[in-house]
Amino acid sequence: MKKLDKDFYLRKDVLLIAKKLLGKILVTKFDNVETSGRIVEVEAYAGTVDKASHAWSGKRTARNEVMYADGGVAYVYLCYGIHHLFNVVTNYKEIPHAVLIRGLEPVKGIEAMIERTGKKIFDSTLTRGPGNLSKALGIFTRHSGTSLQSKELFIAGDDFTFPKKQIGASPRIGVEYAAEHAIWPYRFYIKGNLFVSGKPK
DNA sequence: CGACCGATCGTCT
DNA sequence: GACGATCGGTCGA
Repeated sequence: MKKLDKDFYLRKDVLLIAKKLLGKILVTKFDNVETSGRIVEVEAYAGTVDKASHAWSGKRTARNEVMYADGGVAYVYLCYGIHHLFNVVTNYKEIPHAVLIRGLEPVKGIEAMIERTGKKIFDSTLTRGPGNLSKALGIFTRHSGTSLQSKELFIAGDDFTFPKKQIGASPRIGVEYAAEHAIWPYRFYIKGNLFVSGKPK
């Protein structure tokens, strides 16, 4: 297992990066507790030209400023006052692209995840959905801006990859407000995987 | 099943 | 002062 280097994120094609993130392993190591999961669902957000993106039309605020950094850092924000959503910033400085991680298949530290989430048993809801997986891995808004080359929070790859034909594409979830951009097929997921959000098909 | 609804708060208008 | 890139519970068919 090898940490993805900075060049992985420093590329211009956010859709390509989103698809390549499927099968990679998101790792957190906070207070010496390691938790990790294999990525099975992602969504790409294409910056200033994407109405569903926080950076639509070049919008720039204290909250989304980190999206304008060089790729390879975390962008975490609070949604509905409850959920901390974890994104990977991609592309070069001033190009605010990001990939939202929406589903993980747990790999390591399941006990810790159960403790963090307060769940009684291990089932697919533990790391299914962006709010749930952040809670399970202990990711909060204070981690926004953290480099993914750090020891506490990073993404790694091993020799495993999902076969191409197992990857599905669909519109993104919960972005109806984005009008004509809401139908863009920028969501990628592993077909039939239990840790993919939404209804099974 | 599907539809609906309340929780909860930082962020932007 | 309004509103989410959500979740899980409840209610009715």
